[in-house]
Amino acid sequence: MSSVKIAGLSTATGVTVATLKYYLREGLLHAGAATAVNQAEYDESHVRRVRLIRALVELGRLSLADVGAVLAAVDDDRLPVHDAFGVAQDAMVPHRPHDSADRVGEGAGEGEADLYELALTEVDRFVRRHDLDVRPDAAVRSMLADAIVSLSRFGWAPSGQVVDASLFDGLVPPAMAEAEFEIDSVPDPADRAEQVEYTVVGTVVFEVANAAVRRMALEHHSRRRFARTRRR
Amino acid sequence: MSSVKIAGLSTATGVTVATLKYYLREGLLHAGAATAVNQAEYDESHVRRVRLIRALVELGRLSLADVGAVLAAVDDDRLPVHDAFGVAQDAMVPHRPHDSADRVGEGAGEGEADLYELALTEVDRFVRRHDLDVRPDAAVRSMLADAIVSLSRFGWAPSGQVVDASLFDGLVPPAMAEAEFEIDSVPDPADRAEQVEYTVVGTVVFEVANAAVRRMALEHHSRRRFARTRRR
DNA sequence: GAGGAATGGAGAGTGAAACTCTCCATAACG
DNA sequence: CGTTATGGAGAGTTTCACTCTCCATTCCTC
Repeated sequence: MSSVKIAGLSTATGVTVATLKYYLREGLLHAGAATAVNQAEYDESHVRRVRLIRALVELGRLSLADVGAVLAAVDDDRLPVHDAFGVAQDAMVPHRPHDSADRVGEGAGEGEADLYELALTEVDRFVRRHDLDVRPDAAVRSMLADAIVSLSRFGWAPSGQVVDASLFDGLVPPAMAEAEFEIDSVPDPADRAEQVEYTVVGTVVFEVANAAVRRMALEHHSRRRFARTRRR
Repeated sequence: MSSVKIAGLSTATGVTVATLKYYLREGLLHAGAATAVNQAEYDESHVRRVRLIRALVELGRLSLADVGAVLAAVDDDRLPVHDAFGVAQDAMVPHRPHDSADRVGEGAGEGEADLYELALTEVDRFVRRHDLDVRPDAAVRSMLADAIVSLSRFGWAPSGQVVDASLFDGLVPPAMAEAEFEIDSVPDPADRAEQVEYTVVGTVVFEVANAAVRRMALEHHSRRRFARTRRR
């Protein structure tokens, strides 16, 4: 019943008409139901879609190209929910080139092996140790590997070595609990696209929430340790 | 002892000379010790700085402007460690305009109150409930509020309402434990700048690691719930 | 000690990304 | 029946993070 024209869609989503037209052109947003050569009606599905795009862009900081990839997975009806989720997840991992010519020389030293490769095997071991059901080619592995590489470079591990992934062991139980909660929140009788959308939004939003809470805790403990003059 | 010219700094960090010059111009990297009108020597401090910049940019996806703000806090010797950390934290929060003219009309309905404001008070309550020592004006509050707004818009709460922040209660204990660990990892006798650097790097890197582990757990549970054909 | 390579410094140019603007022929609304 | 809105498409804009080009030194090697 709630079908509006583009101006209505604009006010309903807070996105300008010009931008909506742009999304339409880019294929991120499906066309409305045409009622004339220059007239179309947009409905609830368009509002949902625009919100999904904005959540991905603003909260998840995805590029529109990546959003497009996520949406493609959401929209591909041949993909079962879990696989669509996997594809979407991969698209949501920030991609950075891994120049394996990344040999770092401390002082005059040279010839440090490829940190990234080491980190990847470290991730491998981590996944196996926790018996996680994660695809061997899942993009999220490289994400963890990147973190390990950065940490290693900053001296959290003996020079030339890679940080032991067991450093992250403590993250697993809460992550599992939370993931279970999130997945269980997905409405059951909903249609496929809606299920995928839910998990995708959940990934992004809970990630931000999680990060925010972590930072609050960090500030809390930072004060406890560093504040010379305790306030309050 | 290990002082090199710009080419050496380039190979030591994997960043091109052109980019290093650019960072120099932008004031992100302090000048080397001049030995002649067109000659300067770079040392360990420059390598560390470049790595910090790259970690913030690549892993933390900060803009160079934000990196500059973080570095300014790191470098401001008048700021005690904890305050520098606070400033750096604020600079690291992705900033998005909160158009309070964000009234959303479901169908023909109108006049939904400002979700963001509601979310902020929800965050307030959350912080108080957990007795977190977080500045009233800390940018991280808006981060959590944004997540709440997004979640609310996607129907995780009764329409027109805001998600209850108690949804995130479960995140606090693990976050506190992890934050404590992170803060305790900061080298004690180190100089101020190094301490701040450590916490800043830790924030970014552990955030990514955390997100990666969460996503792995999500994939794990997603398969358990949605996979029609279980593999392996 | 001659000549090619590297350096600091600074301005101009580049390419991607995400809009935003301008037209225009039609349609709707009052 | 005139103003306003619409779909469609091309062109223009802004921001960002480099990258390139010069140039007057200085270094480094043969």
